[in-house]
Amino acid sequence: MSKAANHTIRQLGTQTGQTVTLNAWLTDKSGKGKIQFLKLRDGSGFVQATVFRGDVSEEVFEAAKRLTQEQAITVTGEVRADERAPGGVELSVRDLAAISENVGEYQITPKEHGTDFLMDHRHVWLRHRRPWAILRVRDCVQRALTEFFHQEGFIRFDAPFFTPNAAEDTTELFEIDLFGEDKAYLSQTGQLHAEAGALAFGKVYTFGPTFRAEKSKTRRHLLEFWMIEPEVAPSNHAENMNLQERMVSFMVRRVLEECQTELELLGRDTSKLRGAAEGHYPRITYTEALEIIRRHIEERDLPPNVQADVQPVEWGNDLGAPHETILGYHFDRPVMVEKYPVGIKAFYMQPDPSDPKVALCDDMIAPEGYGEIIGGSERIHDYELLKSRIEAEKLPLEDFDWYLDLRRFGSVPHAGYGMGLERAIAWITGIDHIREAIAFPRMLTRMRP
RNA sequence: UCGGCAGUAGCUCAGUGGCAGAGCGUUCGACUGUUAAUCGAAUGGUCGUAGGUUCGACCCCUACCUGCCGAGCCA
Repeated sequence: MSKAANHTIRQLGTQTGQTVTLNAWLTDKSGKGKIQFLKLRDGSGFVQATVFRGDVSEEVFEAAKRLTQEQAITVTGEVRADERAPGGVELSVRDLAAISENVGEYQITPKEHGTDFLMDHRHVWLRHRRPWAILRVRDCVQRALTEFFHQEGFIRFDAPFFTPNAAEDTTELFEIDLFGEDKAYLSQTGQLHAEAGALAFGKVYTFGPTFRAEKSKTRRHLLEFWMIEPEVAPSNHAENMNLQERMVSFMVRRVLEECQTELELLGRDTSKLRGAAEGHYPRITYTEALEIIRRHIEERDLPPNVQADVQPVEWGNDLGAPHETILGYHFDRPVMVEKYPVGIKAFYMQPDPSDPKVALCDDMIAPEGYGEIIGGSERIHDYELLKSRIEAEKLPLEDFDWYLDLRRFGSVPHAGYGMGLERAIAWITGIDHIREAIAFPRMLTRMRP
């Protein structure tokens, strides 16, 4: 048995000439007579190890030949720079021992597989390069976000997952049976509780899973997804958009700095993220957006994945996915669309005093067809107005009495927004489906593993 | 929920109203620089399910199941 592992693959680039010991798994192997090429991973990275017959004992060479995919091993060797090796460094093995024997045949062979097959084996697919890269970006994004809000003076303020009511519409809530006595729902947003937090702490954000019972089968939807929702009091619509831009550009810059290896492995064209990293996001009104969309349709200047029969949007209707795609391609960085008609937005959004037909709200639409990643607004702070909006939506007043308390006592203009984490990650990593942006996606057609 | 497409070997797929196919994987052997190696050998099947048409169905018809893509809705 080799000595105890004392290194990780990620560090090896700076350790040429040294002899190191790693715990690792075999991802692939190709033998060529008296030389065995072992492809290793240890979670921190990937490296190739070479085993020459003659450099090692006959027992070690035979052990190397017998290794199978995903076997766990301890390996000792010298780190060498070698331009023939993927990654620039490789390990010349001196000693090696298996620390597991595999039972049965590993499913994910080094050949092509469809996504559905891979998702059925997600629990082991996670070990492979692509999920490795995407989920490391996810980690980077999450750290960047919490760091950003800490710097900005926010506290993390976690909202409950069980709620008695809907923030918007009950049809998209998962119902929970409370011992047959009562009903609760899985939260689709932490916003209402975050508002209570903002009036207590000034600047808060919630960050956790949310649940939407939408029967959506698209590349942009999950039943369970993570959302980060800042809420600030006092604040307003303009400050809210400023905060969104600072947050998103900070997040993108951080990923570009920390995750070069991961983005390169994914084949991401990082020049397309440059604008997002810089800031200066265009801000257009809903009405201006309709005009841009109309012009693109008239001139038949449509992105490749938008169908030719797409229709312009009439004022008062919401944008559809193809329209968001058109807008996303029109700009080289995220675009903020503000002041949607009141009628298509949530009851708690503040109408624009200078034009009460529209709300002081905005959606941020990501480039390249990734669609809406943020929705936010200034909230109604006037007690009577909020109460009348709740009544107009026929929502149960008793469920919102606590929420109205926030307007009865010390109410101030305040604002916030929510960003869908997986959509943001899908955009940054350039993957074509949101399901790969979370370790274990939950969708209409997928509850396991 | 609606529309389109698909389901054949472990995987990715081809296939024809008349014997079930390929590549890859896997196993064994050869090979001192492989990157999805190469060469030789071995290994592979409830053709999604049920019914129907037919002398004969993987193929045609009907229903259902499952998945994928898109729409709506949303983050």
